[in-house]
Amino acid sequence: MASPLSRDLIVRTAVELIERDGVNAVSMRRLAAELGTGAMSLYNHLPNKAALLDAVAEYILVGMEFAADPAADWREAVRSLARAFREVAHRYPRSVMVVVSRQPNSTIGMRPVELALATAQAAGFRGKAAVQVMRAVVNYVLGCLVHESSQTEARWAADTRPLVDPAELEAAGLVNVRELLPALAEHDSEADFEFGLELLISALDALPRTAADAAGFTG
Amino acid sequence: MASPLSRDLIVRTAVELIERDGVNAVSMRRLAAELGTGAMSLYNHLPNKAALLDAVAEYILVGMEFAADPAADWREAVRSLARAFREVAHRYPRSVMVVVSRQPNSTIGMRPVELALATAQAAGFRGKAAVQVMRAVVNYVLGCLVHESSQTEARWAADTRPLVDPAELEAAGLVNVRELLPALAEHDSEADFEFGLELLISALDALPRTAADAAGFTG
DNA sequence: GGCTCGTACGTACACCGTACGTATGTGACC
DNA sequence: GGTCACATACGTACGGTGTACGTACGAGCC
Repeated sequence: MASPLSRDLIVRTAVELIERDGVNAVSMRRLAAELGTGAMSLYNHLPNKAALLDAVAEYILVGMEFAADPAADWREAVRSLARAFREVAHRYPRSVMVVVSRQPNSTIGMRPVELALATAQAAGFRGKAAVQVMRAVVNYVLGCLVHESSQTEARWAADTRPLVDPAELEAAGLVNVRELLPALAEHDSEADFEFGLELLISALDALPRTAADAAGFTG
Repeated sequence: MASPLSRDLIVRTAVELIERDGVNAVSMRRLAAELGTGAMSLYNHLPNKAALLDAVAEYILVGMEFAADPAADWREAVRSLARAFREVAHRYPRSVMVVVSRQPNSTIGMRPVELALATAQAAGFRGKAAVQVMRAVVNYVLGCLVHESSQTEARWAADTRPLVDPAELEAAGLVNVRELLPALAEHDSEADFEFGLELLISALDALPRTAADAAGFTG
């Protein structure tokens, strides 16, 4: 064998394969062929396919790059964290659903959680409030990524954009959809993402704290 | 055949099967066996398995029950709408990911969009702003549902709760995770959901309008 | 009767995950 | 050097998958 077939190599190749041909194209045989080996050789490094996908999810999660400055304003930290999630999701667009659809069992996968909690505490939230704040932001970001992923995958499989017929909408009584169809059609995921994020940040800003010791809290 | 095997019956049975044994347990053979027929008979009513899953998604989407009072405060309408999403997700917990992971191609699937847009307009947002507001809330709700679904599925497959070792967290430098472990452990999905929802509503409330004609807008 | 047509059944194929048996190379100890 | 144990790779095989295709049967119509 040219390369000695390690767990890491297998996982990286799996990610490549997912990004190239989609999740459904990943099979042990196909992946092994990609690596120039037999399907069963993979099982020396991974117990089963589920473990492979778990490993893919972990690999991607670990690939997150946080540029958060701990000294910075917590609002900026929230933005930075949320964008880091989104950035990695854009780096591996077709693997997003793999990550999302399996809960992180590994300790290493908790690093984002750690940073998010640290930020929530920096914002002045303690205990259960910190957890709730984190979950609110994370759930929002998660929703955005799933939404974007769904669109991306659609574009990949897109024979044509269906783009419903206005007359049909009228008939179905969907007047608001029809009226706002141009606004619905132009998808600026970036702007949408930032809009909701700022919404949440401003709401958090206005929230009362148990202790007014939020870093950068000025009024 | 006892029952004449219609598309609707097939789809309903598929939903039952997903809820009972999970998405992975759904195969054309298994589903056909459930219906007391052969696998290939299903193809008289559905072109392929993807279409079946699309139909399942649509079936569930259509099953949403909106109790929104158009005359009510728009904030209450947002709550009602968001809860309707969550309620249907709880009614079909194991089918959530099926719905989420395929974009709605059908006109009928746009009914929630229609109501959400109507609510956004009732809140005083027009045009692109209305769409962005809707997307922000929808994405948040979506994230919550995916999160909850992930946990639900985990509980189904749960041999044991892994529940990481505090010492291990310490070693990995995840001090915040360790400190907030009790708060992280007690999952009150309901409370978390409502918390984030109120966060968004309050932020929307504080947002400037292009026209101050929001229904129930008093401040 | 015969014709068409929609529905159901059965077989067949290529592919899937993976259990299991086997080969091959490598380092440890005598 | 001999001969172990062991890790890694390969091959075969089994049961299951989606579905293409051929066949059969019944209802409606001439």
